[in-house]
Amino acid sequence: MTADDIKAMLHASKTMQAIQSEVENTNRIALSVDCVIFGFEENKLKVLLIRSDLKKYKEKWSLLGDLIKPNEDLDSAAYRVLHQRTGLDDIFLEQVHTFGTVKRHPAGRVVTVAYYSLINVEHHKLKILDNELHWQDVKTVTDLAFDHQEIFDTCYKRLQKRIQEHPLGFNLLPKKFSLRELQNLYESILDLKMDRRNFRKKFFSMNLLTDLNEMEKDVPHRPGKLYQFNFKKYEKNKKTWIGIDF
Amino acid sequence: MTADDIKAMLHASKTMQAIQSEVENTNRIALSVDCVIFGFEENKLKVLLIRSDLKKYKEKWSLLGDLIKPNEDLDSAAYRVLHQRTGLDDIFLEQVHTFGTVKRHPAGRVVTVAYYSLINVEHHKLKILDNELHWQDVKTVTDLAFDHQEIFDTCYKRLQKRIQEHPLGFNLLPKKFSLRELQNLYESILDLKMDRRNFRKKFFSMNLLTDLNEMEKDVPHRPGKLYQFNFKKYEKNKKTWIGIDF
DNA sequence: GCAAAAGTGTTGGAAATACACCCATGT
DNA sequence: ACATGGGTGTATTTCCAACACTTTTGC
Repeated sequence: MTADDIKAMLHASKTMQAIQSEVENTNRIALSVDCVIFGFEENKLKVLLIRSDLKKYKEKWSLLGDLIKPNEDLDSAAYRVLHQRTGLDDIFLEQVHTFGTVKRHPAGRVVTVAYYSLINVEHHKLKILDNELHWQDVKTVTDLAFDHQEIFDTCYKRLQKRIQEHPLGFNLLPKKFSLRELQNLYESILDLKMDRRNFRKKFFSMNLLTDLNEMEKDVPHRPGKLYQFNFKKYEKNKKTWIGIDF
Repeated sequence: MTADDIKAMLHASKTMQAIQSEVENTNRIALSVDCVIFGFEENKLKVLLIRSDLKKYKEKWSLLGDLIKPNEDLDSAAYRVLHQRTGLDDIFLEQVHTFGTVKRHPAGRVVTVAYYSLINVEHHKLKILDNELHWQDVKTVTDLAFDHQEIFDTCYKRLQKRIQEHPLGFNLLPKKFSLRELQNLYESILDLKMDRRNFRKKFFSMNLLTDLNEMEKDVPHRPGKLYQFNFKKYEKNKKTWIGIDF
C-alpha cells in the first residue's frame, strides 16, 4: 500500500457538504442511453439502426440513443428513446452494460448505458417515418459508428443467453404464432438448426402455450396450429441451483 | 405517436456542435462506482462494508465507492476503489448494473455503476487499517445506506449465477485448497448443502484441478489432499446452445 | 478407541438426442 | 400428382441424484 493509498483511506469519510460540492461542481459527466432494438421479420432477427447523428460519421449506422436528462431516471430515458423512435409503449427492455472509456465518443466524455429491447415489428411497421432509420439483419451488422459495434455485440450475446433462460421470444412474435415460427425465431437468434420434434416436445412439456384451435391461413402447405403464450402459467423459477456447468 | 414524437424524430440528426454543447453544458450528471467486495473467511461468504461517508447515515454500513473522475475509465475507477481499500492488485472484478433513479442519493443526482469483486481475504488480512471498515457475513447484511441494499442484492444474485457458469470461486480461496474448502465455498455462496461424492465427481471430471500431492496440516481429523486451479485447462466454453431451460 | 472428516462406486430415473414416416394443404 | 412443411413416437445415451461403508488422522 502506498502513502497515497493510506492518505486516501484516512480521508475517506466525507461530509455531506464535501460530497455535494463534488457532485455539483467538479465530477460531472454526460450520460446517455443506447438501445439495441431487436425485431423479427422475414424469419430473420433484425436490429433497428439509424444514420449517425454526427455528420462526420454519416456513412455509418448507429444505435438509437440520447443523452439522459438531469431529472430523468435511466430506464425512463431508455423508454423515451424507444417511444420516440417506434411509437410503441409496453416494450420489453433490459439494461445490459455501461460503456465508459474516456475516449469512446468524439463529442467528449460520454458514458453510455446500453439496453436491448424486443419489439413486434408488425405493431410498428407503419410507424417508421424517418428514412434515416432501417431494420438490418443482425448477421450483416458490422462497423457501426463509435463503439456501437461493441455495444451491439454485447447486447446480442446477452439476448442469446437470456432467451435460453426466460421466455422472452414471445415479445418478438405476433400474439398468435405457429410452432414453426417460434422455432424459426430461436434458430435465428441462436444461429443454429434444431430438431423439430424435440423442439415441439420441449415447448409442450413446459406447458406455456395455449392452443387456440385456429390454423394458419394462406400458407402453401399444410397449415399449422396457432398458439399464444400463456403468461399466467409462467412463474419465474425460484431454483437457485442449476448445476455447476463451466 | 404524438406530435412531440414526430418533432423529436425530425430533429434527431444533430450537428457535432450541438452535441458537444449538450455534453459540455447542459446534461452532465455525477457518476460513481460502488463495489461489492466478497471474501471467504471462517467458511462464510463475507462482504467488505464501510461506515457511510455521510454523517447523517453514520449508523448504517455502505458499499465502497467513489465518484468517477472526468478523465477516468469506469473500470479504472472501480480498480482504484479496490486498490485504495484493500491494497490489492489483480483482483477479479465484474460490472453488474447501473443504478440511476433520480433520487437515489441524498447529495444530489448521482448515477452509480455497480461492480462485484472477489478477493482472497488472507492476502489482505493485515491491510485493513481503518476501523470504519469490516467484513460482514452476507447472511446478516440488511438495511445498508442509500440504495446499497438493492445494489448488494443484485450483485450477490449475479455472483450466485456466475459461479455456476464459470470457475470464479478460486479467486476467493488460497492458492492451495482442499476439496472440502471448495465445497464449503460453493455451499456458502449458494446457501445450500451438496452431496460430497457428487461434488468431487463433478470437479474431477472437469479436469480443472491439479493434484499437488500435498496434504492439509494441523487439522483435527484425517487431512485432505491439496489442489490448485489449473487455469491453462480452462478455456471459456464456446458452446452457444445450452438448452432451453426457463 | 473415539471423533471427525477423507476417500470411494453403483444404481435408477430423468432429460436430451437422434432419427423416419404419414398427413393435410395449395398449386 | 407433387411439393411443402405439419404432426407424431421410440430407442439410445447422457447426466444427475441418491445413497453407505472403510480409512486416516488427532486427541
